Amino acid sequence: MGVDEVIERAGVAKATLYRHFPSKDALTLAFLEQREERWTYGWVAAEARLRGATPEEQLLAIFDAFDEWFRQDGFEACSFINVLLEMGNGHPAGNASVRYLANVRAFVQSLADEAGLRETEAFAHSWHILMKGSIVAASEGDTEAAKRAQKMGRLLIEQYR
Amino acid sequence: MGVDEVIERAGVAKATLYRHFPSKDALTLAFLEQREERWTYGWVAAEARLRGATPEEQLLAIFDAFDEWFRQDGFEACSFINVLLEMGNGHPAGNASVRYLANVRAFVQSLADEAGLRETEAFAHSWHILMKGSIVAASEGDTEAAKRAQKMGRLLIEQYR
DNA sequence: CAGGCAAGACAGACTCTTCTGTCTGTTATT
DNA sequence: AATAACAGACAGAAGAGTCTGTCTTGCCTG
Repeated sequence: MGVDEVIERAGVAKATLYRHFPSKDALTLAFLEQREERWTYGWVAAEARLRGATPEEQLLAIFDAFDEWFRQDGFEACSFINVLLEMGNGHPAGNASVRYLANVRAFVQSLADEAGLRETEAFAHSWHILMKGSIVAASEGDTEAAKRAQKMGRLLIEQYR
Repeated sequence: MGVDEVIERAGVAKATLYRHFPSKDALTLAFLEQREERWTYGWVAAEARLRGATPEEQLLAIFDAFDEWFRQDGFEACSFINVLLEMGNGHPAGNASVRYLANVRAFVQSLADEAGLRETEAFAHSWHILMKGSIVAASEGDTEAAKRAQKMGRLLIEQYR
């Protein structure tokens, strides 16, 4: 996705883009920031809270939302993971991705806290592994990935109760 | 990693590289093939069989090997996942990565078969989610990722016994 | 064993494309 | 009248792939 493709899809002149963003890297950073707003908070967190009555159910509901996501035909994996693996942990955008992923995990931990689980930080790390693993599996074409992760999630909750 | 960097690190002339590989894409494919030989079979499978006495222990030993891997300072994530997420599922190299990942899963399933577990295909898909999730977590810098995945692995084995 | 020849490796210049970022000159809006 | 948008040309860098001309290596034959 080059700058030319960006401006064409945005229906905007090149100079206009560069008036608003000093460089392509800055645009990438801004994209990731918006992604956190829309994906992490506007979608994952919102869907979880909407679909589950209790904190535990809300945790499990993350994978109900993922299940619908994975079955969309234009499915594209998580931008944070993509950017992290492509740019690496040293690049500014890679670092930003790590921070945004940490915020996803923080949301998981807050649900775990509300659920009264033990060692919620370790729990959230493990839960996040299920989320990231299922996203990669979905990228491979495994449409059942969310259901598998949800099952493991149930086992994990039992363990930390 | 451009072609110029490749030939410089290989200590080889550009024409020599292009004598052996018709294009950079072909080189990528050959790299992935070698990676399967060295990583999947020469390392993961070999370490698992070496470190565990029973098939179940061998499954769990995958994460002991991962643990050492994640703690290496020059740690680089799984090439198959990287290429899959970077190139996408449509690109030839992306497709190849999906096949190589399927072979990793096939190895897991063969251990599950030997262990006498139920529904070994579903088990292997779930186990593979743990592997991939822990690799992404390690890319973020979570050095405990392998241990977390191993714990979940134990729960999963109980469930499929 | 020795001389020569073919195959392939070498460095690096070159072309062509693509990409980022800048600049120009015009048009619309407020 | 000023601000910002527009289309698009342009510069400079980087990347893939080709080509030239030299040098090494190993093998075959006399």
